[in-house]
Amino acid sequence: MARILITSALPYINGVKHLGNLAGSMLPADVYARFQRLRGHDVLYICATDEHGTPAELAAASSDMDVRAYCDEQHDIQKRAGDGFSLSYDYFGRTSNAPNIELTQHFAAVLEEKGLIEERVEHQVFSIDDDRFLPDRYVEGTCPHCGFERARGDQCDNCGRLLEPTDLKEPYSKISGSKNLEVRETAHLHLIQTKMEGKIRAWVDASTEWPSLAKSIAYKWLDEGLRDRSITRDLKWGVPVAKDGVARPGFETKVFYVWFDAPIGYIGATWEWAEANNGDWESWWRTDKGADDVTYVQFMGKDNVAFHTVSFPATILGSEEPWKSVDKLKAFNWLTWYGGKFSTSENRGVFMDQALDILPGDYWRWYLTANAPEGSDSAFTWDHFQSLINKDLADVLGNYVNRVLRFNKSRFEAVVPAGGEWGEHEDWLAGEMDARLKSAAENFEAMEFRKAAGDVRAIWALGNEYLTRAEPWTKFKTDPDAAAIGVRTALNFMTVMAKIAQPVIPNAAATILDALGIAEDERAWPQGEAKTLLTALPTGQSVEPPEVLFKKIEEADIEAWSERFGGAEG
RNA sequence: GGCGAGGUAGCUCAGCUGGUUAGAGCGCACGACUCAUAAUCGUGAGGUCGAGAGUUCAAGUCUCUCCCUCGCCA
Repeated sequence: MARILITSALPYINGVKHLGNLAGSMLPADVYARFQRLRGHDVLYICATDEHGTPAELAAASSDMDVRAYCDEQHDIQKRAGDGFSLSYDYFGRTSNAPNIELTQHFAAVLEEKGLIEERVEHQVFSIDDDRFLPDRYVEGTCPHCGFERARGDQCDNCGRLLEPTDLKEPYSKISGSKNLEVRETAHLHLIQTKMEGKIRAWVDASTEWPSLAKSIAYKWLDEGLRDRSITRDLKWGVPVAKDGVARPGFETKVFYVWFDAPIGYIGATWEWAEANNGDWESWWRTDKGADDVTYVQFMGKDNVAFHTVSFPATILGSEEPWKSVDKLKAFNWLTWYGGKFSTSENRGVFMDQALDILPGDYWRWYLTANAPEGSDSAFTWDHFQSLINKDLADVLGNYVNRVLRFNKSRFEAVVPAGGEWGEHEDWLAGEMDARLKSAAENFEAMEFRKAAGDVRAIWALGNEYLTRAEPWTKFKTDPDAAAIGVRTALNFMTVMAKIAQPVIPNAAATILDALGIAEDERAWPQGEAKTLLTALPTGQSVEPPEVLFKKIEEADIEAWSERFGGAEG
């Protein structure tokens, strides 16, 4: 039994995430976590909301709420959305909670001891009327490049260029609108990443289990040269720049920048998990305390790769403490909305809460896994969604379950029938099943989710093929025993179909396994002799058809949803 | 403008270190079956693998040039 630590990129606290975010980190991490649990491994799946930074403060302000209260509310909303999609986090923590604050301050102290953090004086915009500095998005003004009048302090939304707050012309405070601003000098802590370059490159070189997307991004950053970066901001909301509860002199009104504390949140959330479950977080994160046998797997969108392959490692490796660093890293491209971006303001795309409003989580889980943006960006379209759901879930899987159980109910009184002999059709099924099961397991293991879903679907299809060969409905007329072996094998195979479906569509799979009377502790990934697997159900066991597993998506649904969320015309 | 990822059947995509008639699912056509959510099973038609040139006995698969799409950054 292996120990596998899994983290998903942390969703930012600012609002419910859209399907692209789900598809690119939380969902595949969950599918992988579920698969590895079914294989009998000791899995710890950790996620958290990333709560610091100016977007959270500004969103809170515009909702007229205290930041903490805003984050409390948003955290609950995201937790519920995750529950709706059956995301099986062992813990869904918060970067604003105590463990992460302590860890962030710890890392800062250690890095400073190692000479990797320095105080440097910067020029920042200060608002006299607001009596505070205006970092990042707290100041807006005219873009010096394109003349856009409402460029933000960190970036111009019009031309896309990155800016420094002091670059803006005609700057004004986002808080009060005051133009009574001046540039003042203030000290900030800087992480000296330039000193870490060689160490990080060596670590990347040694990381053999990263896909090419991750490696190429990491090397791109290293080749361009790392920059020393400011890791503090003039804000109230964030991890205080303090040590042992005492603020660093001159930093009383400053906090660590979200960029620095967010990835530490993986560790912080594990600590939260430990506190809530009487667990030992250090055995997952400290190689001197038991984590040396842990395999750490990270899931993220491609925009996050640099932070996970360079920035966060700078913190981890720079500390020279025995922290666990990532072993396998799975990066996703974008799920697009008809080839373009998801956009709240332009009514393009479905957000997690809206998706659940329309259909249960399993429908989305299947689509987003079978159509995962792995090799390249992949486009969501309603037609494609309808096609996958109706064909794969309703017709191939759902109809199989229904046809077998209903036939069994009408001919064999809804119990697993006895009688009949194992024969050539059953041999055929066993052989096909073996080959496909092996392939499916390999693809899940390799985190090739599209291929894994293809294997799962192919195994479902095997059931229907088998029935065509065994044709119990014909045999029943002349030889009920010959029909019985067909139905019995079909029922046994249904247990396999459902077990392998568990990582992707856990709820529907549970419904099937419940109907078949499979105990909770007998639902592991199918392993062993095919014939044994196909003869496991005790004859006489009651098996009742469940409610329709998957409702088909009608044309009228597609029209209504296209209208509501945008579609081809967008 | 630089960098990155791509351009493979109508659609969505597979095709590792170059090697027999380029694959899958959907869609389409035809056939079979009737237990089932008008579901299922089988067969088939469809591609000069973005364009051009080169390397090689042999190239979606390597090299160069060009065109187009998406993203990141100037």
